[in-house]
Amino acid sequence: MNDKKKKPQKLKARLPRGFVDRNAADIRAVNEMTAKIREVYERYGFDPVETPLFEYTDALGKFLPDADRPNEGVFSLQDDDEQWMSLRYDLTAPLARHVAENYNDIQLPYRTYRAGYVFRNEKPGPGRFRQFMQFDADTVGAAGVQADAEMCMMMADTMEALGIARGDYVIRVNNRKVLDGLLEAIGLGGDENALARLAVLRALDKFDKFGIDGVKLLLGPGRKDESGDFTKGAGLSDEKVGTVVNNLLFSPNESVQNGQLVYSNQRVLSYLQTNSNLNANFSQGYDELWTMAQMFSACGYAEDRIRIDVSVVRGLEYYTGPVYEAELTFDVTNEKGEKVVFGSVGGGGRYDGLVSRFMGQPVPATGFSIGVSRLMTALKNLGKLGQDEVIAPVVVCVMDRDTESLGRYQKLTQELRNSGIRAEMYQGQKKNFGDQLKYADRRNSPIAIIQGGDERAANEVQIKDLIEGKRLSGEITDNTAWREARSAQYAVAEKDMVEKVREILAAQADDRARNGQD
RNA sequence: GCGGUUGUAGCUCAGUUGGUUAGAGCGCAGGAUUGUGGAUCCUGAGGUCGGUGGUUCGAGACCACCCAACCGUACCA
Repeated sequence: MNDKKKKPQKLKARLPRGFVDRNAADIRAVNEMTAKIREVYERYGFDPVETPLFEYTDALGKFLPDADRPNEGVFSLQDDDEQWMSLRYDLTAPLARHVAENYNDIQLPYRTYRAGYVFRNEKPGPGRFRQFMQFDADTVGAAGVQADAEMCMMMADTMEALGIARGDYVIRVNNRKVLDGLLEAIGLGGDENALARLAVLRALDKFDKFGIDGVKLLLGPGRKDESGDFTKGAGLSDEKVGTVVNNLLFSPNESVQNGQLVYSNQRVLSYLQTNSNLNANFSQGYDELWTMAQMFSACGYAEDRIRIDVSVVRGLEYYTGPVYEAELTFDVTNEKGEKVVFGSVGGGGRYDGLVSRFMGQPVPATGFSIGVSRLMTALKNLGKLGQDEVIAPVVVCVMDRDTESLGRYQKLTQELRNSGIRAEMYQGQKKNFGDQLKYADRRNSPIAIIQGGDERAANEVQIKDLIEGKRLSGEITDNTAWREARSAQYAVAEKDMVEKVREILAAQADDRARNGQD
């Protein structure tokens, strides 16, 4: 008993929660996606910029670490000079800092994009991590809503470039001034009601999750969830709850076209117009939405792509004007076979106050962010990723280990590589030839190259089609027969090796294409 | 943060009212087979039973506290 305890304790291999390792397939999928997104942004005339993972904490915004909980929300640490630094939690705040710091060298309007990991120190959940990738585009120094309209159209184009069919996504657009105006109208204007406004916006944001009844409860007295936990509501009177719900969630948004009820931006806008004399905020928000809608329709972006939708809330603090988000509209089945509504995969809006925090002058800006990691999960389930999987390398087996032979195997490998074929010489410790084939098999290698003494004497190589061989193995149960059959194996002259390998790879590719269609 | 559920081998899980040396399947390693992957057979390695303390002659099991994971909820700039 005591002897056991004296064993050295093994270090437990573990990852901090909320973080994940990414395998080859994930990385290739991300690369594929970011390449497609980048292409769209470039075409719109945006240029890349990169900022570091760390910023001084005060540059990031409201989360100044206090002595008690320095890492609330963000990961923070103190530099040698005791200044607080934090890992960035989005790509917008660092951009604002970058623009302010380089204001004299930057030509406004500054149209820029960047991709990168961001970090949030909060509880992870399914599909939510503490490190994830965003891909942003922003226009800094453009005050007009045409800049916002362009962002919406670029988001739509990006969705389609990623292979999401029209109708499987929608860009929804609202304006914070409309929301603020309405809240002002029910007596929630002014600084003293900031907390109440926040509670209302949060409640509205839960529409997707809890439906209309849940939102009503959250606007009013509060809501009890299935675990018995109680969430305090915004405490609005029934009448005010009705006003909010009717104007934002139940406002008319459909009209008849060719005998069918379809979503209509005009219908939304004309309803808003009836209230547009509510207050200055509201009517300005209405005007901006109207202008944007004109641009969408002028450019041919109809309601199947971009919708004016006053139920969009989006972000809670720094947005000042138009807000927009990209939403997937199809059902996704997750690994557990459950249907999941994916919802928002990206969004943004106008943040006129963010850069000017650093400056003595106003600097308007608008931009959006795509949640790459999240979108990748959805695209995987949609079968839009990993279609053309990378083929594993051809494995050149090592039969003899003398220096001269090793040189020959390496040369065969180089010949394949020089012809553009992925190839590797077996580098493992196993001396058994069988183990080398086992390695190639598990590596999903398509072909093994074999040259022992006999082949070398004849200037030949054996080329084994591992895919075909695997298929044939199903028909053989006797091991001796299986070994002697040397199935799917061809002896060719060394000089013809590359050509024969190409031929087999092409045949395998044809096979995959055929099976893929079934 | 709040509420619930669960912690036994790399993975999935058994383990009786508290009773001897904690098991199985899969996976992994070696061998049958040092020139042929699969199948089959043989052998083996691998455990702080989440942690600490307690009750008991005796705890994987019972009690207390702690930790972690999962689900819901809150927060999410």
